[in-house]
Amino acid sequence: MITIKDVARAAGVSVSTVSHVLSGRRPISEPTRLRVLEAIERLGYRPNRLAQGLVSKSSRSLGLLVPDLANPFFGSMAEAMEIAAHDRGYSVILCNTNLDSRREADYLSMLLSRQVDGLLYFPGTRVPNRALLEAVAAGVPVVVVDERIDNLPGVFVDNFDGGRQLGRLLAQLGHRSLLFIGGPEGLPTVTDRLNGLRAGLAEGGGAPANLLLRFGEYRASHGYETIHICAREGVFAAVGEERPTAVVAANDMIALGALRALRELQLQVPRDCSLTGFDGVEFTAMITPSLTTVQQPSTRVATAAVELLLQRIEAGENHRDRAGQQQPHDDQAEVAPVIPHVVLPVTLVVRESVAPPPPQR
Amino acid sequence: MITIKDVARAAGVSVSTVSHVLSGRRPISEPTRLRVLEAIERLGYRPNRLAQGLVSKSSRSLGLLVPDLANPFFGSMAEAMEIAAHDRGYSVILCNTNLDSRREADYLSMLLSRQVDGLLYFPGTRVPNRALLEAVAAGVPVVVVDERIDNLPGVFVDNFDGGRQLGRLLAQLGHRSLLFIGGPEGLPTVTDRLNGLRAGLAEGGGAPANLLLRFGEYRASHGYETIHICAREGVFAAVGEERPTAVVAANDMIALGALRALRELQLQVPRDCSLTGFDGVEFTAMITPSLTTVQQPSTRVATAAVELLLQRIEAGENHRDRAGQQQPHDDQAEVAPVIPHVVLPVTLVVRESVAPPPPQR
DNA sequence: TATCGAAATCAAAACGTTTTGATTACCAGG
DNA sequence: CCTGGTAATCAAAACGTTTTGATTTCGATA
Repeated sequence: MITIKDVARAAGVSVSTVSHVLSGRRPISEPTRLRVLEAIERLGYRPNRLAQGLVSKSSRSLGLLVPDLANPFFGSMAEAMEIAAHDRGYSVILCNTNLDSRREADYLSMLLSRQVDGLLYFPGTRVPNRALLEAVAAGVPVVVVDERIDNLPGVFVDNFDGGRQLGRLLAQLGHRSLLFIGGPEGLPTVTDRLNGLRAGLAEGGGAPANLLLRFGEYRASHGYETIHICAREGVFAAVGEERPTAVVAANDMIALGALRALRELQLQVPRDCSLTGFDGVEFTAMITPSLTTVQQPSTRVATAAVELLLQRIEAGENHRDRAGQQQPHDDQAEVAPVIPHVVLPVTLVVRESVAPPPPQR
Repeated sequence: MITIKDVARAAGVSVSTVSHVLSGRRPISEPTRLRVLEAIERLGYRPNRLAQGLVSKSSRSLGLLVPDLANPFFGSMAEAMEIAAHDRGYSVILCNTNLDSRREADYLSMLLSRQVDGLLYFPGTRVPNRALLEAVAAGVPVVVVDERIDNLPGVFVDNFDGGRQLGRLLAQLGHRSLLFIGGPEGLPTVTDRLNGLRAGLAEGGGAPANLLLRFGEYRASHGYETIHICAREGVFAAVGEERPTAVVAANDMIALGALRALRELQLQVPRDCSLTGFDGVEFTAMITPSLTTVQQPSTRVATAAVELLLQRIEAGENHRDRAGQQQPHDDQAEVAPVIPHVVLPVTLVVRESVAPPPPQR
């Protein structure tokens, strides 16, 4: 391996001179500079970031904790975040939590060992993980993505509004009886979307709607099985107000599975039953029938999350400089630290999968 | 930050003793060991992997270069690889090449700076990137995934066989005129699948088939646009032998786009036109009609790739130990280094999207 | 009781950087 | 001709580990 020492020797200067050429922190005479640059080029020198990190106390890397990369929603989010981070000179360490909080704890410990400068965290599992809170307490900047967690900074979309737009649409079409297939019960995204849905239904239609609730994982299989289970329970055999005329899935994957199951039950979407998703991943435009869904600006969410995280990281670095001065205690500025929550707007995308309910039999 | 020095002080021993307790490389008396362990626990000590990497000359991390995480095929591959790597104690640095070879070069240089122990590389773009070959030349172990590159170790599936199975199936159903919508022209996966398709068609049917070829990106939009372009060119208006009765897409995303476009043209799949994909990602089972495709054992591919890479990394480490001894030159063992290519089998999954061709008008 | 070896521990060097106080060389001003 | 200041460079310390040769302690053997 070619080190800075080799370059220094080749250029006939000291190690610190080479470093200064590279960083530009001290003036270097032009001839020396050129000699050093030439040596670097000739030897193919590449600074060792481990060593740099050791002295600078920053690895210039971020930990990305994501529950399920096979889900294209997380895939495109991860992609956009990595790109944003790379643009700002940071690398991303990928961690697949798979909804397992033991794994999460494991990864967190590893990431701290690796001196990551910050964490991009997709919950996916219920509420804040213990290990995550410890990391936060230890002073590692964290930005929570996609979910809202009250006392942690986060970037997410207006899930309530998305739900509300869906509710209004369905109510206006005349739907009075719906099946809501949620993700994990209690997750903010799920709850917000559901509450929004309720609000939208109330706004859009006269009579209060009949709303059947199911919860489970954010996966196609959950949508698929839920429909079949409901069918076995006679939900779709009911008549009148009881029978759901629309299925609202808490995300696109669930909707995809539900669509399949509905078809297996000989229920045509949207003729016999409307269907909606949430997230607006690419395939929703491609399937048949194309899916009515709420589109997230995923790239904007991703870049906003990275921006917010880097902002906090840089703020933290300044803060750390002052850390030595034993409590400045500026009485004036004794404000509670404000936890930023960036909320981005969503867009309702109306496609083939919704229609007025079938005439009552 | 708590360092090993703090632990040593707290336990009343030297730094090296703490290190030995942690690594177990030298015997430590039981009472001392316990005292050290207790101090570690009490202080919440966490070894700094940057420092460890600096002395051990290994970061215990792998670079993962992937073209497009929004594609669920790459998403699940990336997920499986990261998990396999994590299980073996390695972290994964995520790099989104986006089919851009300048980006690739950029990432490669960053990864080398970060002292990654090896690279997991999905080409996606044409043939070996210059920067990649330099990295290989510099001695970084690389495993190419998904594509076959002749003189680099790789893990991929039997694309030819997959194509052949599709060809046989379609020929046996009676298809004589097909449209093949490929990925990037010249990519081994594309070529192998196409050649297999030809072989399968020859085996399965009597008369030689009419085969129309199109190439482009591995994306839904490419499938979608190709169908529409073909339609404008009158391809689907033709009669008799000319008109394709089946569309063979080089992967599932292309098939998804093609399906959409066919439907927009009022061509029903499979009644008017059969359709097949390749890869076997989850959604192929869920869409309507469900897609006939060739299933890759993605998890096996992913873990095999990680295994192979780690194997090479460890071999390289042994090799490096001997590197000092100026050319052992053991005449006996003067064999050309064998480039391993792990080829895994695929499975044809026949679903609703294929049927015999419609009766000729 | 002197000697040896093994077990346990320590001290110091090394890994590749950045940072910073010290040194040198040079030139302008008095 | 001395003084002072500045520009350019160097040397050494520091970052947090691991590794290894040296030292100490101790019990067993001669």
